[in-house]
Amino acid sequence: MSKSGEETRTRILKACWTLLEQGPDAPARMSDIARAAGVSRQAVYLHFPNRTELLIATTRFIDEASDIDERLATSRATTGGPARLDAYIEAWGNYIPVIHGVGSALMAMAATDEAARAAWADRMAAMRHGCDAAIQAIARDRRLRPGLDPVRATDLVWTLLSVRNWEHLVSDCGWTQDDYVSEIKRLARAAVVADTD
Amino acid sequence: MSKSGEETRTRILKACWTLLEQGPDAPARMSDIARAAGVSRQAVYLHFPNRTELLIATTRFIDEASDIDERLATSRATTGGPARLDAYIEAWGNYIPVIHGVGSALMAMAATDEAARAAWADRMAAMRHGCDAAIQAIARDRRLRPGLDPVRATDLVWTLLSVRNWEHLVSDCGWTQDDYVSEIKRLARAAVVADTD
DNA sequence: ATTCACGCTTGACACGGTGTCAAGGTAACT
DNA sequence: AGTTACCTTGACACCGTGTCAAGCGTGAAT
Repeated sequence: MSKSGEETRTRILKACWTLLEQGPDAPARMSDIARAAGVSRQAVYLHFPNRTELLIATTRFIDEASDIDERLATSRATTGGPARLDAYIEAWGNYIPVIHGVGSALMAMAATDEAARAAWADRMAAMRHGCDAAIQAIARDRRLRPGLDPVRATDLVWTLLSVRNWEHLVSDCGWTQDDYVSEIKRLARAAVVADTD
Repeated sequence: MSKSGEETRTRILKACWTLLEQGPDAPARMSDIARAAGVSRQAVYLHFPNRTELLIATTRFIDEASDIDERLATSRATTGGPARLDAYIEAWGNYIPVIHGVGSALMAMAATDEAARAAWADRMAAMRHGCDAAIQAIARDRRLRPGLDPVRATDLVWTLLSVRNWEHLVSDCGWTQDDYVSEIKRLARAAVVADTD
């Protein structure tokens, strides 16, 4: 792909990103995305085989543009189980608003499209690994709530940190991002960390 | 509507219900529903103006068939804030699997269809009232976690009890229904009830 | 200067799913 | 026999996705 080809590709990705960030009010059909990128509808299909792959490519584009790895590195570096859980919630919880637009679109496609389902499941599995690492750290510190299976603890934190819950609290209930993060931290601690604080 | 007309209508509603209960594998297009009901596709449109209205009617049909009011009456009758919260979680949490099929379909439509969005929002608002009543009862007992705004407490319980969370824990994580109910009870208590147990 | 390849545009089309329309059939009631 | 209510059949429009073929402009190689 030549320089101009690469340029067009990123213009499409940016257009897709900004369009999906507008929320569900702004339609993001292939023609809308093409128009927003200042390109013909067919040009989009020259770069991406279908809508699902465009959305998946957009998530990768956002990942790179937002330095998700760096964000998560902080939480990995944190020592001490409960503190590490906090750090992970902060890192992921503050990333949700960034990928929320594409995430919603991808989840909507997942209902009918196998590739979209797989792509989103993959991302969520990666997120789950982060939860699991935090739970392991807590277990090593012997701070896991007595009688709580580590797998189940991971399930719980994973669920609390879901994009849907963020949507529910921030979009539907009108919470601020900061309120969301701090309340989820508290809730996650209450869910999996032993009482003796 | 004559007797035979009413019969056909309920046959369509039952077909829609059972088809949606199969999950996302079984497609539930208008033609599928018609076939399952042993009726022509157009007959469906003679009873329901569009797919959204059919889904909404199906939720009402399920409500009546499942005596949701009776289920919730038990929780309303329970005295003592925390116990009432438990009872509500049990009532609603055990109702989720029943309406889950239609609920999913309706949520999927909500992405594009205003009427579907409104209908689902309405149901969720009703569910929220139940959460709020439990929180009020807890507040009356002076068992609300110190410093916790009652509205925010309702937001939290409402979020915990979302259909999406049920899906996540039961379908994705493989929890049993009983595990789901008891763990959510514990989590809700940890979220909003004062520690002094 | 001509040729060639590349990236893009234009305009057409197929397909699947929703919703609409018109005409006709059938059983029951009168 | 005639009317009415309910249903069927088959056609069609619309919208969004994805495909196809032909053509255009530009820059680089020869």
